[in-house]
Amino acid sequence: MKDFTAAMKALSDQNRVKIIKMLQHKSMCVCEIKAALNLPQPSVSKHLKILEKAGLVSSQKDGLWVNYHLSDGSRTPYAATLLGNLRHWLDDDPEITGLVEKVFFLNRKDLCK
Amino acid sequence: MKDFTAAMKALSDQNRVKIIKMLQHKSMCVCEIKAALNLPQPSVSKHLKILEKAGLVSSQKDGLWVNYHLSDGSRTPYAATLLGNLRHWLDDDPEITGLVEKVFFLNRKDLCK
DNA sequence: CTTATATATTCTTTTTAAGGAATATAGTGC
DNA sequence: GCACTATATTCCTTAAAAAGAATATATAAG
Repeated sequence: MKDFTAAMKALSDQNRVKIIKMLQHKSMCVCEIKAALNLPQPSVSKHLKILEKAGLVSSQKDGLWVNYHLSDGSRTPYAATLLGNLRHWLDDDPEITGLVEKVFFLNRKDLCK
Repeated sequence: MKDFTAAMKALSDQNRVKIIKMLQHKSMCVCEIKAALNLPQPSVSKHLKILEKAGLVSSQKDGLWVNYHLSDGSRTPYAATLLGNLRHWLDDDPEITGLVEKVFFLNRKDLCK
């Protein structure tokens, strides 16, 4: 029950949903997500932690930065199913389409000087 | 996007999830739900309103009382899919199994004097 | 019309979550 | 070792959600 409600709560925040939708297109480090969403860095880290605890994203260190990507869903069946549904859900949402376009033009080398 | 996060938020509360799981077995009036969950009546009404706004439940007046039942999911695709998933999800959760057993012994005539 | 009952709503208080500033940690390169 | 950068964490403030008490609405029965 706790696993289930944690997954639901994680996805009840618009910024966290946006992170999931961006990660469907490429894995991103914190500063890329920060730039895409225009949020302060600590905010992004906290959102990512909530998503990670819910089994929705995973991370991998790469030197100085940390790459976040969608989880494979092996932690909970709820995360797995929701990630599956979200693969098509919200694709037509104007907020999402605009964001995804933006993501492709982000270049880590320009952002993290 | 708002429809989606509203559905997620509605299901991020344990009591509301329990309501959904009970309604899978029979439609219930407010005082039955109140008895099953041991919650004050205004609390139950407020939870039901949140579920209703999220498109997860619907209500039907029957004289003095109001019967709540699972929605047909026509309001949003998110509600429809989540209700589908919840048909099997959490069936093994001890909190849920205990509750569902209890529900079958509830008798509206005894509760709403 | 009065009384009683089921439900909804309002208002206030308490709890919980989000936002922001500051600081801490951990790598990298010199 | 020191300086620099990316990320995480802590602490404090603010906003939002939940809990609770009281009241309002609506319907039924006498």
